Amino acid sequence: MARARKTSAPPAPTNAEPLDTSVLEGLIGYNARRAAIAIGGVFFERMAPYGLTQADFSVLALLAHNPGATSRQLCATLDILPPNFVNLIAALDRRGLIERRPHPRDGRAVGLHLTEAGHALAQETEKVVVELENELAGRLTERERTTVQRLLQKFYLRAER
Amino acid sequence: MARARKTSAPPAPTNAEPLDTSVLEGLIGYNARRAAIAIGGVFFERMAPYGLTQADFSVLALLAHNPGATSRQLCATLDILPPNFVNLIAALDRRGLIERRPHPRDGRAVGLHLTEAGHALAQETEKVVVELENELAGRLTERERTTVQRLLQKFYLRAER
DNA sequence: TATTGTTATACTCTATAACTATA
DNA sequence: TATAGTTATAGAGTATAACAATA
Repeated sequence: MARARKTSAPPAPTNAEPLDTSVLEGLIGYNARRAAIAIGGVFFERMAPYGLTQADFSVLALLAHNPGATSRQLCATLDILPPNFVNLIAALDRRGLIERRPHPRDGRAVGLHLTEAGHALAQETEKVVVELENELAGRLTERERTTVQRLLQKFYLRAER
Repeated sequence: MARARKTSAPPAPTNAEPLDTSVLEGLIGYNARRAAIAIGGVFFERMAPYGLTQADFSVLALLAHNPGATSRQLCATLDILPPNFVNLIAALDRRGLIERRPHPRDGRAVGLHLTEAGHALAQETEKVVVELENELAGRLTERERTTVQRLLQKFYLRAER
């Protein structure tokens, strides 16, 4: 761990000199945020050809495995506020990637389904993302990879706590 | 790991039913993002009495250990664009937490320093954040805690790769 | 010519209040 | 009365272009 000089005061950094970041790098919140932003940047680049944000991709991926899910379910799962979900869904609909069908047991709700094109895009982008993840995780052993996933989930999955 | 039903198709979820999130939870990017958001929410609550965002806190913490650092250095370290840094610094200045002094060796630059009040606030909020981190990390062993930090840093620290 | 700090500005993301139609 | 979906809107965060002062 030992994150460099924290004992002997650094000699007043000049403009291009790096700063002592040992305090921040000891914080899980800081590390998670920086990692998420960095990974998000790569995600954005790779998804540019498909025009999908992280949220878009998450919705398609969820619908691929949860056909007929409602906006309410997707919002709850992804922690998105319903008003902010409307445009996202509308855009996917306009692109012909999803279809809204009346919910079989609730007249208020709308069941969301992937179209043929939506299925194809979900499948292709999922492959791209998995490949991206494999590259990113290249610096980690298989064991480290599953470990970091499990540990991160403890912070946002309410589970049985 | 095994993240529940992925084989047998779920029976068309009803409105309150949880969705199958196994695909997303296998992605480090997704997990890092969700964890960062969750931790950020708790951070926001605890820092509300001090009126500090994560960025504000990061700047104060860095200045506490890097007196005289310039905006350019802080921007590079925290990955903030200079135009977005101006208001942040100006607000800290208005609150009397930092001081801008002419840079000893570069007339273009400004050396940033914590004031007495800034030092006090940095010290107090650092204690609060460390306590918060200890609570969050309570579900992790000490070894897991250092592991997750080290692994996350691999994604955003360019290091020797 | 390049860099530091800055202004102006636009675009995205996120958050709240309030409405409608169904339950 | 409560919930699903929606509208309008405000605020925060993030992005680019362009400028003055200094290197």
